[in-house]
Amino acid sequence: MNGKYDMVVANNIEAGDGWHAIERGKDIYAAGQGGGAWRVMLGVVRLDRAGEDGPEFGGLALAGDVIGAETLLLGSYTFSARALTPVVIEPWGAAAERASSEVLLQALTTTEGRVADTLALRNGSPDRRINRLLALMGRGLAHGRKLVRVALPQLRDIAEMTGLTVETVSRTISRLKEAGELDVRGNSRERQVWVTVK
Amino acid sequence: MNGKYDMVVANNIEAGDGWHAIERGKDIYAAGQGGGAWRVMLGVVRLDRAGEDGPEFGGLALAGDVIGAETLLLGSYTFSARALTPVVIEPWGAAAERASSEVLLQALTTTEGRVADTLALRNGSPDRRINRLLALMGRGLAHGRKLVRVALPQLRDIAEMTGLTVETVSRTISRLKEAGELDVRGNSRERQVWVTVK
DNA sequence: CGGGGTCTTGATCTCAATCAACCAATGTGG
DNA sequence: CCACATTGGTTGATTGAGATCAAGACCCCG
Repeated sequence: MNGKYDMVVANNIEAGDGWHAIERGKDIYAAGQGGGAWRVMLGVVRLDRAGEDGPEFGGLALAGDVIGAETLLLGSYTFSARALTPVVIEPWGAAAERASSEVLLQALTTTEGRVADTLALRNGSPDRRINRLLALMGRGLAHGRKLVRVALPQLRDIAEMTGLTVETVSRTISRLKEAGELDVRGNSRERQVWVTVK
Repeated sequence: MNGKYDMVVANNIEAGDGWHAIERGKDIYAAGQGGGAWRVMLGVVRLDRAGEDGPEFGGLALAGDVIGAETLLLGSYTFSARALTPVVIEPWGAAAERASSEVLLQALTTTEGRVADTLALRNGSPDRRINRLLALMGRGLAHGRKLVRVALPQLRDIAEMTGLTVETVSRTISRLKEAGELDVRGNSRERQVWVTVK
C-alpha cells in the first residue's frame, strides 16, 4: 500500500533513487553539521534544538513534511533529527523544485499546522496526550487508510514529547491496554499499536 | 528607537503606507475568514486554531514574522490571530515579494525556530515558563536594545500559552515581583515588565 | 449605582513527579 | 559458555506542586 517504501528498513542505506532508510531510534542528522534538506516519505521524525541544559524537543515531522530547510539558507542544521519509527527520506531542494514558491508556501503552511499539533501534545491528561500523539503519528503513516499500525516510540521519547515522565507514560499505556483502548503488539523491543485515523 | 511604529496605537486604523495598528487584546483576524498575509512589524501576536473543544493555542508570532501565509495557498485563514500587546502589521505578499523563494525560505526558517520557542513555554516550573515567555516577547520587541519594556498580556493568555492556570500565573508573578526578579509597572489594566534581552 | 471583567489570595485536594526496586533482553569480555 | 553490566520497561509507595474551589478587591463602563 505504501508502495516501494514499505519494504524493510535497514540503517541508513542509500537505495536506488537517492532515498535513505533509517531505523527506529537512529539519528538522521545532528545540529550544527552541514547537509541538505530532506522530504520525509515515511515515518515520524523528532526534531531537537540545543537548549540551555541539553537538547530539547523542538517539533515533529510526518510523512510529506520537509526537514532541514534551514540549510538552504544557513548551510548547516539548526535542529537535530531522529527517527521515532522506521523512516524513509529523500533529498529535497533540487534547484528546480525549491525555486518554486508554490512548493515553499506548501511547506510553510504544513509547518505552521504542525506547530499546533505539537503544542497540543502537552495539554490535558496523560491519556489525552498519548492518544493525540498516536493519532498524529497515525496520520503521518496513513496513506488513505483508516486503520494504521504505528511503531510505538521509546517511552523516553514519548515522555519528552508529551511533557510527562517515563513512569507515567508506562502506567498510562498499561492502563489503556488493560482497558482495551489500545491494542499493543510485538516484543518489548519493537512494539506496534493499531490506531484509527479519522 | 522603533521608528515610526512607536507612536500610540489605536484600534485598527489604517495609516499611510497601508499598515495597521491593533490594540492589546483585539482580534486581528479570525479562522475561516478570507484575507491576506501580514508581516508583524511590532508587538506579539497569538495564533489559535479551532480544536475539538474550543480554540486552542497554536503558536506565537513576533516582530518580523509573517502571519496568515496559508491564505496565499488556501484563500482563507486556518488560524485566528489576536494582539497580545499593541501590534503593528503591514500587508505581505506583494506579487514581487512573495515570488522570491529567498523570502519564503526565510519565513519557513523563522517559523521552525518559533515552534521550539513555543514548545519550551510548556516545560519546567511556572517560574521558568513565565520568564521564558517574557524573554521571548522581549526578543520580538527589542530593536537591538538590551532592556525592553514588555506589555504584560492578560493572565488568561499567559496561562493558556504556558499550560498553567490563571491562579498559578498570578501567584508566580506576584512572587517574582516580591523577590525583585520582575519589575512590573503600570496600572492593573495595562502593565509593563522590564525584560533584559540577551 | 449595579454588574461584568480581571486580578488576587486562601484552603483543600488530586494526580503526576519522584524515589526506589525489580525484571527481561541484550551485549561484553574473559 | 558463563558472569557481569547496560538499557528499556514495569510496578509500588510517598510526596508535593499545581489544579480546583471559593471569596473578595479592584476597575471600568453603562
